[in-house]
Amino acid sequence: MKRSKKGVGKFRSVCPIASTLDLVGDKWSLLVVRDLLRGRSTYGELASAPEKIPTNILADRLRRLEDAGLIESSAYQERPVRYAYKLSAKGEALEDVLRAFVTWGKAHIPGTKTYTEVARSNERQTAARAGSRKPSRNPR
Amino acid sequence: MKRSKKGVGKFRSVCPIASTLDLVGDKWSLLVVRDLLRGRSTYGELASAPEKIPTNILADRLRRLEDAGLIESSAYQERPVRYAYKLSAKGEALEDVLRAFVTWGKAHIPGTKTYTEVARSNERQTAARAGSRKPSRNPR
DNA sequence: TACGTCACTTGCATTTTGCAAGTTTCATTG
DNA sequence: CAATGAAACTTGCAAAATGCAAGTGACGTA
Repeated sequence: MKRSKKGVGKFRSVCPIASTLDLVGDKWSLLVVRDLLRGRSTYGELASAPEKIPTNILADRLRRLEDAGLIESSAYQERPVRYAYKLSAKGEALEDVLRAFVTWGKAHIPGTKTYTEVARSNERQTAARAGSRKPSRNPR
Repeated sequence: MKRSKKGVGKFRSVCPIASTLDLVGDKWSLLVVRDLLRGRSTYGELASAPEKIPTNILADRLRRLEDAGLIESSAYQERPVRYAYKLSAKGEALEDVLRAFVTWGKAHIPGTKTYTEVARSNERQTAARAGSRKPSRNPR
């Protein structure tokens, strides 16, 4: 599996902001990181996010993020081989950046809701419709 | 001056991260914001950043950021009319996001230096070469 | 043997970037 | 007053990135 070495040392400037953007400054990378932070790990799980990332882009981003050392992949089963992706320490550290995005987005873009809020409101909806039968174990 | 109304309400999802990325999730927007935070304000000043943003992209980003309400432009002189750009409160609030980028970049991308660090080292260089004459008032 | 699934890959069409050169509006210089 | 220069963009076009749909390979299951 040829994982190209290209991209080493091609930052636009020494500015940490510009350089970080060179790694994850596109429309999709940080969303992949977001989902990995939320515990998603397989290709299918990542592909099923509400934003509907095109599968070829997802494959490309996983490759780039791995090349950049932000994520690691490992086979979670043989026969057939299936890979699981997880953040490296470096990648996990992006949580602070994501948190800043959440704060700004919630404060300045009306209608945005965090993952947790959406989950909570779905719960209420479901509870209302179902008349709150079944304590609903193992919610996902 | 036709400032298109397109783009209103076309966010990929209700996620604040995804939505924020829809506004500023590209390679250049946040660098423009960075420079405005640093007090740059004219087209020329913005264009002369070390990353060398193409001028058509700069014009486009200024338009988009203004449409999104992140910056405001005003003529700073007539004859000839010249515009100055500044961040709105909404735009200034992105400082927290930028700070998170700086922290992450400095910690994980070797060789990156903040604006202030670069200035300091230039100062030392200059001081060394000049034998430290002139106390250098008004540092920027 | 015939599906179905997961994890990708491939082939384009469309959109976005990027580079270089051109334009407009003045102010200044000779 | 003609020539030059600068600031702030615009335009044209090539190159790269993105997006969509369909295809592929390796299984497991019916």
